Amino acid sequence: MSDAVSAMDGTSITVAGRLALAIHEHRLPPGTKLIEDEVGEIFGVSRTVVRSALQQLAHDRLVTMQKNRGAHVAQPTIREAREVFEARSLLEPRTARSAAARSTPTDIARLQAHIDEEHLAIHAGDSGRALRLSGLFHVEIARIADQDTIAAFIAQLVARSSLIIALYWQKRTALCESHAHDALLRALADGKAGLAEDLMKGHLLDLVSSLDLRGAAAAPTSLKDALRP
Amino acid sequence: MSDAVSAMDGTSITVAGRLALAIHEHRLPPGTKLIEDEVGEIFGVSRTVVRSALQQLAHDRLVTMQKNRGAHVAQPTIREAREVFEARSLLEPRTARSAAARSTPTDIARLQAHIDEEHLAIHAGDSGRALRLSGLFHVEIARIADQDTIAAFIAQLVARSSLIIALYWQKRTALCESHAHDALLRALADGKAGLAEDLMKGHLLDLVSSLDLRGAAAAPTSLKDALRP
DNA sequence: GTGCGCAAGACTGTATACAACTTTGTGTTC
DNA sequence: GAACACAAAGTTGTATACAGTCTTGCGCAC
Repeated sequence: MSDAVSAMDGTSITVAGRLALAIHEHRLPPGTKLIEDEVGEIFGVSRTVVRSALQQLAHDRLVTMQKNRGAHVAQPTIREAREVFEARSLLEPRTARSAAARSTPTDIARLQAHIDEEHLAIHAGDSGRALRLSGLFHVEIARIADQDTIAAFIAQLVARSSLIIALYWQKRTALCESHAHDALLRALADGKAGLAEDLMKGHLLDLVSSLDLRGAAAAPTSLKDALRP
Repeated sequence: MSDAVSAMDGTSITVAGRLALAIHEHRLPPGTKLIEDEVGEIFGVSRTVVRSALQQLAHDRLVTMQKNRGAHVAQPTIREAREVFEARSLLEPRTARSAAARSTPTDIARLQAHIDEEHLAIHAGDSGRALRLSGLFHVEIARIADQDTIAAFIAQLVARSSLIIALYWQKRTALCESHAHDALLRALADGKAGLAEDLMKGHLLDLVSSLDLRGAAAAPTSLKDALRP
């Protein structure tokens, strides 16, 4: 346990981290207005710090800021959703391949522990935590590939994916996709680079196809489009 | 001409843009200390705005900020340099492929105009501007591919590449690589997706091999490593 | 009753003020 | 003369204050 975020002083990184965590775990739904005074009071810091945190999140596209109109938890459009997964499909499969070629027993053990935690969270019914761990798994793979720059991109894309899932997930595919993670771990452990790449590619395709990205959807249509028919 | 950045009021986006431009054009060398009061006075804004701008740039890795020790123009390490070009090699070739498949005559005309400007800047001896335009070319291709998310990543990577070039470029390859851009444009215009992908891959490889990324280099070694032998 | 205009409230954008930290220069002691 | 301690200058971290903008609710005219 113990997120790197939890035990620090009131700096903006921490506030940003706490907010990001809440967004990632679907405790702050897309569209929620984030009032600076309010957030500041919750965390016991001034608006200065909150503002800095919100700007960081806006830079990661987890929050949108409009001049004089405040900050809201982002509502990725369908187009943006497609773009996010397009970017992931360019970055992650080949990164998984590199990871398979470089992974050490220590890496594999840590990944295994990570997967165990995922299962635990799922069985405990903590779907928010499960979702977040499931995303972190992808970042971990980039770390194993020893590519911090790519890992940072993937971390951002994973966070945005969490918002996309909140908006466009269709429940029918309730079976959590942790099987895919198990298979990936095995491919990494065995050093099967090509297989790891293919598995990751397939995993991402599965993810996209579990979303409803046909235009008619219900969620982010900002009031103007929502009230037509 | 007329950068989108130039004519605006004193918001932090503008300050960040102006600073980024200066970094991109090698007018602010890596390692330069950016004192908040000083920058604020130059742009006629308060430290609040400057701070916000610096944080944005830090998020893009153009600037490093250490607690209580201020902001400096970043000095990418050799490792980071490799990572940046690794990320580019994952994103750009396949994005060039998409662009070739989608490009319209309007796109091609705009790209051609862009390249003409590049040549102009080179012949005018304005190497800073030439460098920046040359980077923007890569972003434009992602825009033609209609992938704003990927374009944003590439924009960041291109900006960081500018710092990397400032640190590790070996002058001997003085011939500016605008031939590569010409060839790419032709591939896009002809809709030759596979060729565009290959050309981009080769172009990036050429770029990397024009750098001196052997560990012994002179530049970013922060004093501690610099004073060993 | 409907529509317009205006005023109050709420929130954001920016500047300024103060506290805390880091660095640098000076003086004292051994 | 060298090393340490301390003081002063400079810079950042955070809070607060004020100005500007958007929203909303009320009242007045038609």
